[in-house]
Amino acid sequence: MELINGMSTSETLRKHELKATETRKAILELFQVKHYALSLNEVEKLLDNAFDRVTVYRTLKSFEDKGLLHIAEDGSGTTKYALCGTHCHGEDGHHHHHMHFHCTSCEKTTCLESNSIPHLDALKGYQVDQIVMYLKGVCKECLHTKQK
Amino acid sequence: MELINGMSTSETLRKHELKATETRKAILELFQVKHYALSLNEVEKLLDNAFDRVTVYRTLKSFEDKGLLHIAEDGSGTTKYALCGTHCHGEDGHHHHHMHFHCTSCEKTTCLESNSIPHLDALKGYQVDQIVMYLKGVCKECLHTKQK
DNA sequence: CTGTGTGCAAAGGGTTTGCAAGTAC
DNA sequence: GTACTTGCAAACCCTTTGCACACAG
Repeated sequence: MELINGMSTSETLRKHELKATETRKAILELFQVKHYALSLNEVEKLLDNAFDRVTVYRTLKSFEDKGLLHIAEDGSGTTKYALCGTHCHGEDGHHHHHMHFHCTSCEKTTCLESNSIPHLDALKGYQVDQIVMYLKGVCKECLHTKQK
Repeated sequence: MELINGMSTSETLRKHELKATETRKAILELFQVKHYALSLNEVEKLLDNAFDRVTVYRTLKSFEDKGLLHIAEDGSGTTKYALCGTHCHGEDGHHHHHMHFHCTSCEKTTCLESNSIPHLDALKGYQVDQIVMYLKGVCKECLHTKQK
């Protein structure tokens, strides 16, 4: 696979305390090109099975540990990861209090940039450490293609 | 196992188009006693392995099909079920647009009665069919026991 | 009696770990 | 050179299906 932005991915990796190996550069680049969440299986296939499944698995784990990726739950049963963006950094540090949208038509899961998960009265008395929210439905693109 | 409320569970089952077998009565009663979400494994153990794992599995599935239970996701990786309550019926019929709270201390997952999942501007243009939301943190009970 | 529920066996899928060889720095 | 990364093998856990027998209505 051609590395369009090799230098940049290497730098990004080192910034996150990760050695710049071929596997990691390829996987990071894949996430930078695709703008939706990917599962272990999808990453494997999109890279033409060039890397061992376990290696990809551990790469995703370490990317998550270092704050490069976050888990995007969508109810599909398999763990999906998405690139951390600007919406992953708030006043209270690195977090993932944003929503994910799973399109039941194209089956892609994307981050919703809005960080407007509200404070709710029902939670008085609870200590809330993490918020996970996702929605299922049909995304804008699929709605448009259907209508035409 | 003693059936405290035998008649009632049988009636409940029949109302939901389910034959009143011993397995089903025991499982339904278990959910009525426990007020938090239970996984397949937990149900099995709480019933002293009196029933086959697959039977419990299929019972939970059929309970879900008939609107007696709903899935309460909490990020634990295993599917948990919770009794459907009044908050599962809205203007638009039977749904589960409420939140679940997973306590990282006692590890119990409970339904939050509030059905106040808000409408969000970020979703203009999307067709939203289902909303899943859960929170992780420490529940009221665990916070109190810790402080004392 | 008849359709449904149950138990046993086994497969399927995703996830996770151990260990030896290879690699970044 | 050293600590980290990779690949292979295999285990692990949860979920799901097939089939024959048992049971509720």
